[in-house]
Amino acid sequence: MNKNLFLDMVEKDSIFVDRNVLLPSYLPEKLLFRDEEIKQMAETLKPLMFDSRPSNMFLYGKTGTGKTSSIKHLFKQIEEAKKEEIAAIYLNCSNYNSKYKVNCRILKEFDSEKDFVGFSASFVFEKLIDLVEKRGKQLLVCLDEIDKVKDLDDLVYGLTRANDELKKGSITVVGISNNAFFKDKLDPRTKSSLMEKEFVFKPYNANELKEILNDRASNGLRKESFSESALSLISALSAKQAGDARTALMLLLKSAELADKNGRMINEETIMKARKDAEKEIIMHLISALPEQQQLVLMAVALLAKDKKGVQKLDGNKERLIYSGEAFEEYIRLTKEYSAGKVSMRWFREYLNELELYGLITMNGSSKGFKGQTRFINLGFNSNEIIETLEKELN
DNA sequence: CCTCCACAGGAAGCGCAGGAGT
DNA sequence: ACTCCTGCGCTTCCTGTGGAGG
Repeated sequence: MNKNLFLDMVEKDSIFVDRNVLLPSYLPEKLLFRDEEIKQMAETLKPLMFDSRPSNMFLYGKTGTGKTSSIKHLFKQIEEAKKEEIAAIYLNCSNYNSKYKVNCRILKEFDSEKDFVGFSASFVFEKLIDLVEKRGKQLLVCLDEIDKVKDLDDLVYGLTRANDELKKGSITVVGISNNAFFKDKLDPRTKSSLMEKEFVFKPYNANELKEILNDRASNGLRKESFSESALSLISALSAKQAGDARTALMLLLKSAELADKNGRMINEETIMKARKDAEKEIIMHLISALPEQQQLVLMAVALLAKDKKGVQKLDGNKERLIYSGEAFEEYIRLTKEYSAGKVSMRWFREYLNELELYGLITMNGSSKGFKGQTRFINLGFNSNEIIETLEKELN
């Protein structure tokens, strides 16, 4: 008879004490290095405690800088402090990406019996206003990844204007985004009402990352399974990338999983291996989600980066820099090879910007030794991995 | 100094799809 | 069923920029 694999897994002593603690989504009791932000946000939301409407807030910062955790932390405290009069709703807009969906979701919070999806948009909105007023609630809505909402101007306008009509209760919006460009596309009125108070979350430095990792590792792993130097390495690697706590934690988790399978300790070898695995996974995820045209653009950059076709700088420095015009030519060549459609140079540049946003490439303004204004492109990851993945995707 | 190059990125507009209104 | 409207993906056109070269 086969032995039960799951029982085997449980019985085998593991280096994990509580794996959940290591997940980026885990909300620790105490959030490190965000005291100041949380304090200021609490100050902004203070009017809620006195039944009046606080300013709308907007949180901006790169991924893994603690925006979501901070707001969840605050929401938890708000609910503990005054549950009856305040309704604090957190929702991620990648799941609720339109005014209608957001309104329905909020409404469900009030009337969980019914699902209002299917009713007309105006009905849903009026019902929502009605319920807020009838129950005299101070409604606090957090829209995470707010840039995903298609008709954001309408949504924010509706929610903020509702306050003028409400005789009792109020609606306050907290927006979160990691997209620096998204602000520019908003209607000026939306912008001013959404960003009454703005908070910028800075990346963590290596020391802060290390303490965060230490905090989680102490609670989630056996003491003897990790060393201080291992945590230092992980935080240093992550700080060099972006100061992103999410990837740092993912790296720790992956290293721990590897250590759990093979050795017993997290050491440099497991970390480097985990990093490579993680990188591969990220690349695969990012790339397969890309539309074909963007894949071709990325492929062009990757091929140039691999081939030493890159520009040789005048000072003899053999850096494999790629300039955008060159990348465009390569892209055009690829569209023929794969007999795919092609886009204009203008749109090609727009694609490059998006790829940079995803972290797949980085771009620097032109430097000395090259004429005119162009941008030099670098791949964010190993070119071979990218090409390998893309070749599969493009067929 | 002016001009040109090789771009960056804004503005306008176009065709299309899909939803709302009638 | 039909118009109307609107957002989206994209093209075309345009202005701005900074070093290279005359």
